[in-house]
Amino acid sequence: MATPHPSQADLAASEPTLAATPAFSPLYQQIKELILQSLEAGEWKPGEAIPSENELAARFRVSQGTVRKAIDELAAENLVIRRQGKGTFVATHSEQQVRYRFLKLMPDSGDRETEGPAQRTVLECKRVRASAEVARALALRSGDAVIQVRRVLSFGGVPTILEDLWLPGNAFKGLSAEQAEGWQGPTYAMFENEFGVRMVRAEEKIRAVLPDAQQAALLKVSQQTPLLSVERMAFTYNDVPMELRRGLYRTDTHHYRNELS
Amino acid sequence: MATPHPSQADLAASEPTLAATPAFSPLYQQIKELILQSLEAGEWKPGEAIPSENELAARFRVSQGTVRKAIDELAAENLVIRRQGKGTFVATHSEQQVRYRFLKLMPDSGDRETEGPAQRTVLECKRVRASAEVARALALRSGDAVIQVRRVLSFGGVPTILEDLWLPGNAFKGLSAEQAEGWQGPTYAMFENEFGVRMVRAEEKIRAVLPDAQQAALLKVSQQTPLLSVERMAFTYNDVPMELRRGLYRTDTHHYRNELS
DNA sequence: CAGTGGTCTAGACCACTGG
DNA sequence: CAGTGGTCTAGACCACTGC
Repeated sequence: MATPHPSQADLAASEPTLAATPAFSPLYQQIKELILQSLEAGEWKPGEAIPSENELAARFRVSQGTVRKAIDELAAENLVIRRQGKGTFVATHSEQQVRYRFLKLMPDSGDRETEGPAQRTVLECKRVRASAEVARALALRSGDAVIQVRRVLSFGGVPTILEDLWLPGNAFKGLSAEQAEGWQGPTYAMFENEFGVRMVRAEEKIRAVLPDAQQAALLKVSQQTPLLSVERMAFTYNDVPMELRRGLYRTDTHHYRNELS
Repeated sequence: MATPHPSQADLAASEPTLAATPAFSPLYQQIKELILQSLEAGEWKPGEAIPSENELAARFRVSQGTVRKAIDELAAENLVIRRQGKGTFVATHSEQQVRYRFLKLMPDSGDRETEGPAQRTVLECKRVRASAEVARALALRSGDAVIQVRRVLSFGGVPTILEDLWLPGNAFKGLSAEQAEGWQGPTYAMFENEFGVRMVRAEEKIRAVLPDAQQAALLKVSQQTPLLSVERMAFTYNDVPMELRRGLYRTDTHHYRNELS
């Protein structure tokens, strides 16, 4: 670049601009947005390396430091992972370190290592029409196709979590009970590998409830046993909702762990 | 500084070093640590501005960019707040924007603005001897003095939260029921102003439980109403535990909200 | 207007990884 | 050893605040 301080107009001009750019946006934010678009478009798959900082700097005609700041933010949002000496990689739910990133239920005894992996039992996996409620949550229309999965997760043979998942039928066409049950590792890793859907962020609403007769039976507890009701909305890139999940957690041997800062 | 690339030895040497510095620590981390020490020592009070980046750079004999990176991390941890054009300020629980940062219970209807502030009723505020359990949590010895507070928080006249607080008697000498009840704004803001104790981080363990007779009466619910049990450990600087809190939350009109990323 | 934090660059060197 | 991310500097300019 000839000018010592490349105006952001350079980049802004190369992007479609709507209504005379009302808000100031620093260069590195624009770079971040461009990288984000490549991420969404699947230019690099989960687990793969993205181009080096120098390559991206050359591609976008900015300094390496600016690319660096853009990637810093993506790393802070868990969209990519930096590895010194190796490169920057698209984050994935498959990795050992971040497995069960979204599962906050922990054994009282301590860590998950000693507990071992959960046993999954899929009770149902069917294609249904979205209720008004589910449709609203998933940004669909009432009656649109939705995949509903009901399953139980057990730890050491003890049924601990009962959950229902609702997934947009469009994106998850062909999801089968065998697939849902047989997959090794996190369900979200299966979503990445089998359907190209990467969950990036989620929100949970938690309540204390009593189970109905069926729920109690499935979790092998009495109907007087209070349970955590965890309603989760999970989003892909751009805050597009891709999963509604309603879980019932037993908290007699486990607890929901949260860090506040 | 004469050398173009001031070795970190310069700074490290000025600090007491134990056992031949085994781990590499970048300069900005050392600067961060120094600022942190000033924060702990109360060199700047909550709400006050800390010295400008240029001043700190001059003080520590490093470039402004290095100070910047140190402050960036402190800001990411909510220990300071940056305000463009004004300065960098020691974070406080008094600020409107971050009030109730640690309270994740939200009204189902939406935001807290429409709901208005909580009404506090302090039922008890007494000096007791720490049980083994409380002592362990607060890093005290069994039998050490502890302040115990029991209170009810109501929203719109509806009792919603019943909680017990345990505080080290040493740091909270003289805490009275009037003080606990009468203070305007977050309790943690009162801790800052009256006792110079600033809570920086917390961990919560959440379960679903049924209340005993007394708890049910205080929250005006039946004993068959499931409640959220929220056990919180709050820490000051350096991960020193300063509060154990056990709360029971009604979740018929509220829910515990959590963001996962 | 001066002073603050925020952005951007260019270049040097360090720490880590793998061939 | 070359290539990656990580640190550090020095200097320029921008955006925002308040006097």
